[in-house]
Amino acid sequence: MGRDSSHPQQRGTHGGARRGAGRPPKDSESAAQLRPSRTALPRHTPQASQVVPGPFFRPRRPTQPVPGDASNTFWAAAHPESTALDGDTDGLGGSGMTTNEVRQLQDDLGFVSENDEHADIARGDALVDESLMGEVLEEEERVDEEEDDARPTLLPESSITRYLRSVRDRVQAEIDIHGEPMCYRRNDLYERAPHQLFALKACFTRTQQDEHPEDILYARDVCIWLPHLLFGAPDSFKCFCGRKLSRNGFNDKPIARRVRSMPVDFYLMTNRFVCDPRRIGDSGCGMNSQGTDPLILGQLPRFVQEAFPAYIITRAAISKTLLWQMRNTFATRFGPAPFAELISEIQYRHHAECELMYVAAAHFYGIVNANRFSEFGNKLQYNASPPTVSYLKGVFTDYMTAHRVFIDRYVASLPLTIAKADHTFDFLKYMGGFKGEHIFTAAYIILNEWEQNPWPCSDYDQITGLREGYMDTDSGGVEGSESSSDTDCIYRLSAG
DNA sequence: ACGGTGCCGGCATTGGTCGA
DNA sequence: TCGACCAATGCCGGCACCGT
Repeated sequence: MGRDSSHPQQRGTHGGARRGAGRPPKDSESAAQLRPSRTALPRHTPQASQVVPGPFFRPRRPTQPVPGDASNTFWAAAHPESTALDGDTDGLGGSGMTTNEVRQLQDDLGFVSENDEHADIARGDALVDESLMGEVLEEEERVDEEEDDARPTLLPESSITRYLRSVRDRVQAEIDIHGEPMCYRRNDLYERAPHQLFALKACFTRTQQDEHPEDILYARDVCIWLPHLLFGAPDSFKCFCGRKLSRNGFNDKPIARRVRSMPVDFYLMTNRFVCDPRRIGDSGCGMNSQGTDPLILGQLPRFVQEAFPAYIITRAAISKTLLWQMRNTFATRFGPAPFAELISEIQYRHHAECELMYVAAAHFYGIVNANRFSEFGNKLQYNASPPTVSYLKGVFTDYMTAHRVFIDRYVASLPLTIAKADHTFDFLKYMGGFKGEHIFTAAYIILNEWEQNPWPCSDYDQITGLREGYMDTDSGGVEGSESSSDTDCIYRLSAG
């Protein structure tokens, strides 16, 4: 992967290259134990023989009934005891659920929708209170350290910063004149960067003096997310404290937030809100928030929320489409590492094509002494930065944590007639690990006859439990077969 | 050889505050 | 009401070393 060659890091002065950085040598471990270390703490404390279920798809409340034909679902198959609950077993509408169960389910769903203030936020669906991104980099307090290092010289302003400022100024001017950005009038959320083709023409045929003529080549799409100007926005957004929020201008540093995407990243520009404590008569609590905050997004209509183009995690943002691809690929052998490679390859490929077009255009327009096209990682110009493996793992883990309750419910409601316990060899080898925790701890996956959602099991005991669960039902018996292939065993729940 | 882990500087991002 | 400044926070990524 290419490094930013425009700002070469001096060897021995940065990060792990510094003296004392990195994992301590083995023979110095005894000395390292003198100070508290994360490695000294147990990551988790399961007994060695204890079965640790997969963290993501485990039902939160094993006693909670699920919708659908309760005798014919994954959840019922895995929890046969639940089918023998006391009370009215006639079921409602043939669902197999008792009246009490239906009432409890309705109460639970109602509680979620009424009490979870963020339950309706489309792109997050739930907040991750404690991001794993933060946990993984959480550092213990360290002793005072000398601060003799000279401050590095400040970088000159980058192309994208100048471009974003021009976009912000233009948007502000458009709002002053028209009441909304012109991109909204064009039925678009984005201030689109010029296509490379037209950017090259503008770059090589310019007639007026421009201090930074190449900036246009390195522009990126900017999503203009101004909640108060979107459809269905309330007259005033409400703060957590219940008082109204005042608009508090645009961000300046940075002007817009970078969102990882393919083949190039884009930027998300929004404005800020404040619960103004200086407001006369109705002074607020002073809380600041971005226009992309769940607090703000949650007060927009659902269809507007759905239009939000990114998933924002603490100090990280990734485009919706990229995360969808992660969900699709991470569920199989295609883990975070190859996915990071994929993104990197595509971004490099895109950069190479841009460079090729640049050189060819310079030749076409007869520019002999054209500047070199920016290198891939040049922070002042092209400024590409493919997400790393750990970044993708962190984002994905946070996303799954936020959505676990919804995935649990979906999986629990799936019908099941044939259960296939799928054990893929080398499975764990391809699963992403994160600080020693595998994203999927499952070695086995249970699928229904339509290969629908995997139901991870941490060991063979759960497969056996499923089999016994079938045995216990009055559905007519179980046919079992086992093989040494990838699909270890298939159980058919006969129709009776 | 490959992947996991820990260290730590740079800087992206946040949010408090104040002035126009 | 809005824009802008600025300090604080802590995430991101490169590197060295260890384990398998």
